Amino acid sequence: MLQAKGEKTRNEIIECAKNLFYHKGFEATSFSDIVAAAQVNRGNIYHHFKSKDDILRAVVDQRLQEFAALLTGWERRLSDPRERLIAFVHMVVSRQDELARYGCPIGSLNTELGKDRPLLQREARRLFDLFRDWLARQLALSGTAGNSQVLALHLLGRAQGIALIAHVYGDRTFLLRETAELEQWLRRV
Amino acid sequence: MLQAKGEKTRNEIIECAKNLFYHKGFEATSFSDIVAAAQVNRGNIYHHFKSKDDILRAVVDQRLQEFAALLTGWERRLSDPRERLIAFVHMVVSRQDELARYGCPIGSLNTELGKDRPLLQREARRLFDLFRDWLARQLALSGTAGNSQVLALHLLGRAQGIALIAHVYGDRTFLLRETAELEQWLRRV
DNA sequence: GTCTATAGATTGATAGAC
DNA sequence: GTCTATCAATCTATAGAC
Repeated sequence: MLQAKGEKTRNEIIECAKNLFYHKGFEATSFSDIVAAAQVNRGNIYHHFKSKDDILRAVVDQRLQEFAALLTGWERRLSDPRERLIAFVHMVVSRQDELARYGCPIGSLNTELGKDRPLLQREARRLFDLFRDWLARQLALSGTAGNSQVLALHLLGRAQGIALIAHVYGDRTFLLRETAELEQWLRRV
Repeated sequence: MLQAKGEKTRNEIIECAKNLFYHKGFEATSFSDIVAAAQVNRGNIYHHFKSKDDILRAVVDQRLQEFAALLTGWERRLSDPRERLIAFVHMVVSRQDELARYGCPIGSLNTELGKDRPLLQREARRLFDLFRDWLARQLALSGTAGNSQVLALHLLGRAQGIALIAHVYGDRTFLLRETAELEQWLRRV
């Protein structure tokens, strides 16, 4: 509970920025948006972060922690690595509403930053690395035939394609059909 | 050749804006960027377009024309609808460099606009409609087993997932491997 | 650590002479 | 249709009192 008050403000900023970056995009989100949502004073934000880029780095770290906790939870609850892989696909289903509305928070962020913010994208890419490495590990444990790194990237790409189309067309039916197919593929592979 | 001079300036603006929106994103591109690239005077741009949104609509129309011409060319050169579908996959291969650098121009644009510019995204989505409907038609002509609209969306999603991962990791090897796999799938389906 | 006030640059957009 | 000049608003970021 060290720096309890300061941490609280800082976490408020991170949480609000995380949602704004996701719902509006990084460029489209202004400091005014963030301070309004987090209800902190305008200049005060620079006590906690030295720039907008710095806020994004904190948001990425926050998401990394959240997703790492999610993966750890699946490993603890599910002993069969193949069931863990299917849990990954079920995550897409359980988040269908936000995916159809705003796209994938990881994919859309990397798509935006990948265009002309290479240093920030390097940070955001760690979110993909997290899933890629975890999926590859579960695939290896499942005793799948092919190269597990290759299969992991294939799986990530399939999930991203599903989220993107579901977002473009606001189509949850498509998402449900494609994830069901992907689950069948995972049981066969 | 009516309005030859004015058309030239207008087309210059559209062409430069098209590349900037693709390479930097719509929000990240400013009027200064566009007038600098197109070498037109600052205020002059408003003689041709009434707003930045208006420029984007013109860019989308331009891309629609380009892609429609591409599809028509494939139909003319290839009589077998299955070969036309494979030409679609080969387009991804032939554009691997720009896809790895900037992502898919259609997918990344829709991803950005889909977040909080619903009216503009409706315009940009027509680019997806163009490919979806054309792919569905070719799939129907190929006598594929399943619903051709469903298969067309599946194919679009696969292509988008491939482009996205290739962009995030700047990985052309991944793109080549996945498109080869997609081509095999098209020959079987 | 919180707040007010504001700097300095850039944004999208306009007016009006030529 | 082209050009200069500039608007008002907004942007990220800073200074300094409390």
